Amino acid sequence: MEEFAALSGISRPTVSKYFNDPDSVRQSTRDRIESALKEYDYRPNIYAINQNRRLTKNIGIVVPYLADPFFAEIARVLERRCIDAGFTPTLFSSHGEPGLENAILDTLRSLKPAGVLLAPLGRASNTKHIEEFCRDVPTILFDSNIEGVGAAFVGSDNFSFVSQTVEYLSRTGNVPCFFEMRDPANPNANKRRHAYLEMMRRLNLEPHVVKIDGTGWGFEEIGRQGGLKVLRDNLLPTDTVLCSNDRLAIGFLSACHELGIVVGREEGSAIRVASHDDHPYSRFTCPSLTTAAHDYESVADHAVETLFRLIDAGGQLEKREETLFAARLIMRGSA
Amino acid sequence: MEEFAALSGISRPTVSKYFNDPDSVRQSTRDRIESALKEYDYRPNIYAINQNRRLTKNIGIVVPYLADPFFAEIARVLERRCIDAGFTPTLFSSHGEPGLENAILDTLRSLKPAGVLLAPLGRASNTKHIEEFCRDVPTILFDSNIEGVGAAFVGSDNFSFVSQTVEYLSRTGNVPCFFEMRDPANPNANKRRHAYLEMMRRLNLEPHVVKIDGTGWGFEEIGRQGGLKVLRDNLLPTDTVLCSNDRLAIGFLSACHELGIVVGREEGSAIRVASHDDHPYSRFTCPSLTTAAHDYESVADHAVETLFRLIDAGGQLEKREETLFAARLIMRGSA
DNA sequence: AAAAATTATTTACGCGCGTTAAATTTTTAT
DNA sequence: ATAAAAATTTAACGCGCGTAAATAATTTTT
Repeated sequence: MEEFAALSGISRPTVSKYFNDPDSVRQSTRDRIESALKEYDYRPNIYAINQNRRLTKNIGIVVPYLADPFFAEIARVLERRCIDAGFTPTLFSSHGEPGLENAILDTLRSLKPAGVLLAPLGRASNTKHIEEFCRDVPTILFDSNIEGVGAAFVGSDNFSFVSQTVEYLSRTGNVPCFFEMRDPANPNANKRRHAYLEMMRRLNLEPHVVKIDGTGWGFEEIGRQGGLKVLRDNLLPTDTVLCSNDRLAIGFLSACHELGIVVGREEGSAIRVASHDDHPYSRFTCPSLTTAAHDYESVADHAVETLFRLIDAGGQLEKREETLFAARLIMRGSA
Repeated sequence: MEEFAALSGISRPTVSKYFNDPDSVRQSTRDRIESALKEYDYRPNIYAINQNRRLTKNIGIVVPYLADPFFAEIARVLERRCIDAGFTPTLFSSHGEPGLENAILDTLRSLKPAGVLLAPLGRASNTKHIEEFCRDVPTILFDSNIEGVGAAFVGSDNFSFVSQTVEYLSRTGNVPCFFEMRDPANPNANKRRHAYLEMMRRLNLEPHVVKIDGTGWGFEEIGRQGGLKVLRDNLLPTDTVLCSNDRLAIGFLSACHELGIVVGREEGSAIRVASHDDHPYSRFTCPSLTTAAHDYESVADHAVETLFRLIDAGGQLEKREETLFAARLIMRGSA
């Protein structure tokens, strides 16, 4: 910057001021800097800037597992919003590992971000570590809540998801059983099971939870193996299956197809399958998947908007906010 | 660090040395530092470290579109390898936009990475910008090659993909037509079409290329719409469809299902569908997708290994290397 | 044209660390 | 015990920039 300032005939502090806010210098000096910029194409080192500014333009985005298209998609939207607002987002994936999640938060401290959008691993998370982090860095949690941690939580209302699918399935046909992993890696699974049980109670129906084995984040394969097992062994209590999430459902549908079991709500179908998330691929399954959709846009918009508000307010909101968006039932071929 | 050094009773340069390499200090001082570390939990600022070290431990990973599970998966493996080798990877997605790709490379310069793993957008890329970047930063290209740019290229051999699927399809049934986007966003599409044409020439078969409309990275939807159109209008020259990539095929399969067209190689099937990539979801389609698989592991391993070699060699290889890994044909239900 | 207000420059320090050279201490070898 | 080797400390500089205070130059106001 020293060199560049000399070349453009302007002092370094003024150049520094220009890069901080081009409108903060006189038009004539701005022109001189910008013409020099064209000639020598200098650009300041963003990480050196961050080391010194009290308020950086960095934003950290952390998701539990980026190879899951659901998180990839929401991360994509969040990144876009941040870029459009003039921030520099940095994306991290915990890869399903609590140790990595901790390491990422430590790295984020070094980044001195203006704020962080964090989707925790959930039960696997080191809650204390996250709590400490949130005390020091303005953080919005999304997707998965940790009670009392972070300045705000933005997510989807699991009860809204499950209540709509349960209501729809039981109204238009047989009573659904709930299909899930015995020991789920993703954060919202427990809430969805509870919502299912509660909803069945309200409707005065007998609940059936089908738990399948498997660990890790390969939900499709787990759903497929679990599906093959329960279908072969005839373990399904009803002919209507409500999967905890779309990725399990994708695997379950492939199991049905492999066994020649026709899925759908039409005449001649043997089984109905529905699920939750509106995964990017759920409309391309065969048959396409009836599901309850996240309000992706609203969650992303509100998370980012809340973060910006938090940053403007100096890192503290009046009180912790929790915003839940309702799901939207999407009726497709599978149920 | 000053404070922490005082607290641990060790001088700051020695503490600095310790964090650079714990084995470079005497065992007794190491013990003192580590016990102080437990008490005061200090950790150095990685971005400040990078500003000063001539060789940082940072690695940049850039992919064209992270919401594509193919790239999400390969990025996941690359990140893991880097972390395991003691590096700090930072992941970027160009989101399909050349402007963003350029901006990411500019940001990466600030990061002073030891090396970069870059999967360019392909034809949409600003080749000159990438070329300049590669002159300054040790870079390995992967997935999509740019002739002569970067220290090395590691990817899959498109001809190997297409030759195996074409050979298999024409040997076991009817001659395949090639199904692709008229104006594809992803980098390897052209090479695959050329490979198809070349392979058909060698086998002395008449080639048929079916081009469908659509822009952007929503390949499944494009494949579905294109599939609906060609199937309804009876535009398919043969009953065997070879899709340029799995995401198009996923959409095409959903179109077949919607129109009640049975896909498969068995008696009673109306059409066979095959594709390329072995997309993470290709085994969960209905029927599961016959495809040619990337050697993900080898590509990732070799890319990372080449990068480490490049870094060790001081940023220059003797000459530019190009490594192509062969595909593996995976026969499943769809063809 | 003079006074007031605005904008730039100069100078100097700070961020959180790496790195070097010379001086000193500690350890190892003889 | 003594010399040699190894590790540590001290002191000082550098990275690429932000920031603050005092001063100087420019522009605007009257």
